[in-house]
Amino acid sequence: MARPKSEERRQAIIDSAVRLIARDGLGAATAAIAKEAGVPNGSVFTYFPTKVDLFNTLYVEIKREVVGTIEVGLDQAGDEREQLLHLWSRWTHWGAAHPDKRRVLAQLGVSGEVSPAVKQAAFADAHRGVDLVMLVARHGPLRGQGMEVVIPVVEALASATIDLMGRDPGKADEICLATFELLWKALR
Amino acid sequence: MARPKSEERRQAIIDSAVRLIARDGLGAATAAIAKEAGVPNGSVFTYFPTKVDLFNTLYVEIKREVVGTIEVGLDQAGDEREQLLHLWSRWTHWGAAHPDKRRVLAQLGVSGEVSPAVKQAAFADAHRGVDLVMLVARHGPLRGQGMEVVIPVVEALASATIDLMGRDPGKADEICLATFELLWKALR
Amino acid sequence: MARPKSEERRQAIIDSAVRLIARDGLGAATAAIAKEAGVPNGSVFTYFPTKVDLFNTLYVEIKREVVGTIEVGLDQAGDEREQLLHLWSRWTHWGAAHPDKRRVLAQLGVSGEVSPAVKQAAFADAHRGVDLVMLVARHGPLRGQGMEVVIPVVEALASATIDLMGRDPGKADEICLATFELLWKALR
Amino acid sequence: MARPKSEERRQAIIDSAVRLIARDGLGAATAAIAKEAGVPNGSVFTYFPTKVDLFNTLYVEIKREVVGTIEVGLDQAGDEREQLLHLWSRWTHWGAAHPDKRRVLAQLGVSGEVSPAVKQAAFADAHRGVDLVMLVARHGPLRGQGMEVVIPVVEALASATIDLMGRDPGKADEICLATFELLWKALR
DNA sequence: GATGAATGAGGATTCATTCAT
DNA sequence: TATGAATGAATCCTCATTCAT
Repeated sequence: MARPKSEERRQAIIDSAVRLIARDGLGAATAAIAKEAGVPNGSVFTYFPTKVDLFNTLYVEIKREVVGTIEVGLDQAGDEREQLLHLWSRWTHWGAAHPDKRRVLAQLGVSGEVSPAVKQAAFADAHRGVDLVMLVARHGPLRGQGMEVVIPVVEALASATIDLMGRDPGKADEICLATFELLWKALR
Repeated sequence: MARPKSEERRQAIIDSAVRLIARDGLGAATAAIAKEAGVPNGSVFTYFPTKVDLFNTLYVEIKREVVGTIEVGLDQAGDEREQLLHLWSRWTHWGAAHPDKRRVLAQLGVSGEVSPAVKQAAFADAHRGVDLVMLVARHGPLRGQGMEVVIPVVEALASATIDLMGRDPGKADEICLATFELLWKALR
Repeated sequence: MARPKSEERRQAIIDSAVRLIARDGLGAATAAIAKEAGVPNGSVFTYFPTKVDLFNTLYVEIKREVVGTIEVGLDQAGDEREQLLHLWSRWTHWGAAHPDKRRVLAQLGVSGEVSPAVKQAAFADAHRGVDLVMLVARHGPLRGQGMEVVIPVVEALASATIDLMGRDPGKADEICLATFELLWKALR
Repeated sequence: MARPKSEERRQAIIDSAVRLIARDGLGAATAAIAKEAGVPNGSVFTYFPTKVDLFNTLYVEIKREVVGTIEVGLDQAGDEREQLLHLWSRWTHWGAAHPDKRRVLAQLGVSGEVSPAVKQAAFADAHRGVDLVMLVARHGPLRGQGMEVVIPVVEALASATIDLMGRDPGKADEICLATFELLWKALR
């Protein structure tokens, strides 16, 4: 292979896209993304055939990052409650710490530009977290529902929590704990 | 001051906007909206100075509709639990019955095009529902939090619930009841 | 109707397109066409939804012009031979006098961008000329063939003749007459 | 001077170009041509310095093929009439059998991308056919005209004939013979 | 007010050609 | 020579908004 595609460039484009989409929405111009990334506008399309492909990639990569973050240390976390708290805390704090990525995920989530298949796939990696949640919920109001019902509910709660934490950073921890309590009661 | 603006036309534009934005996102062209509404493209701007103004109006009107729907019959509903169930049921069923409006609200919610003031105002009308929720939550995990914390949490749950109901209409009632149970446990 | 579309503008665009396409081929940029026509680039698309629509219009309008030119005075032209000579002379001299339009027609003819339906329609107007040619050819080598065979043959000859006349304008009349003789012998 | 250019690759590029240009016009992308040929996109430019060079080569090679085809067996074909029929038949049947190459030739012919010198050169090889045609035409309507007049007329007829044969393959032979008769009468 | 053409700055994407490997 | 990524100008078309009628 002649010049291999540069992982660095690819990442620069992704990072730039996150920043600009967070700021300007999905209408952010590919040329602007390229410029911010320090690459010529044409290069966006050597790494992503289409703007929509870029969107899909963004979705996958950010989701993967969330999932990775959540699962770190999950199994050393004690009993169910401890584990769920661990998950919740890491999840919401990650979100509060990465508002751009959060915004991008939110935009992509409602946009209809991310294919269902891709959304599905993003789940697949999250076994550990999903299993834990399903376990906690096994006797609660959602007992008998599959993960395709339980998970979106938890995600919605996490999203709302992250927004609230971002809106008032001074209360971030308090809100994280309060909503955890709520989650715990809700699921069981 | 020849003809006064026609309320009918205004509504036609709003309805058309809801349909097209649900389908194409906020990028839906004003000219397309006009066409679908059966009015000349210029007319959009005699009713809404700006596309963003149209967005804001959409947000307000749809929110108002939700609030109105929820509150109908709310006070004949018995005790707290009955009342909350009433609210929840009307809310989620409204959503499931109006997927376009739901989608539009979702898009507008994440878009940053709707001014915070407008979002705020939409709340103002919802006294009865808000009060009820705050009452239910007064001893629960969210005790001590203001409505600017509690309400978004409940809204997130409602959104997720509506999506789930839409995704599997055969289970709509079941999901509505299950999530109500969850909500009840969560708040108290 | 508010401002009606301006026939003048439309024609300016068409004229400009003829000039630029003759010079640069079908790849001539719509923006360049607009500029040369003295209209803003967007206006090209208020008159022609698509570049291909512009192409089709060009084809039709130029063909119509040829047909119109040919038929003027055709019926005062004496016997069959005189009439055919009249047709031939007007046709080829028109072509020699309008090299741009000729070139455009040639480009469009081979391009595949002009829909067969449009090509067909262009024929429909040419009754008188077509009838004459078919009459002349009724006993010759092409007897028994329909006009969809005879006409293309005559057109090809006309095209070649026009090119030759353009290539050596001093001999234009001589070539016109010589190829007429050829045509006459060929058809009968 | 490591590897010599591969004749095979060169030919693959040419073949691919013929196919794609026939389908997409001269705008066919060099990268697409390369892909279809199974060579890396850069290779197109090691074999043809420029897209225009590729065009010129295409023109020459296809013309050469036509000429070669026509002349095979030409001198064992009997008298003038027999020889002309031989030429005509081989020519038109070749065209009908190679529609892609025909289309490419047509596109290149009107495009202005093939230099006159190259077009001229393509003639040079065709002595035998040219001589025959000039001989047949020596007493006819085109007597006194040079080959730069006579040949384009005959080519135009051939082109039209080939198109007609392609349009209705069932009548191909009939049309070939009818137009031959026409040609014979036309030239003499 | 009503109508719909006018405007021109973008926008996503393509492409011939170059050049690092 | 072979490879395929890099480049950035150019392309067709869209669109919010304005404004002549």
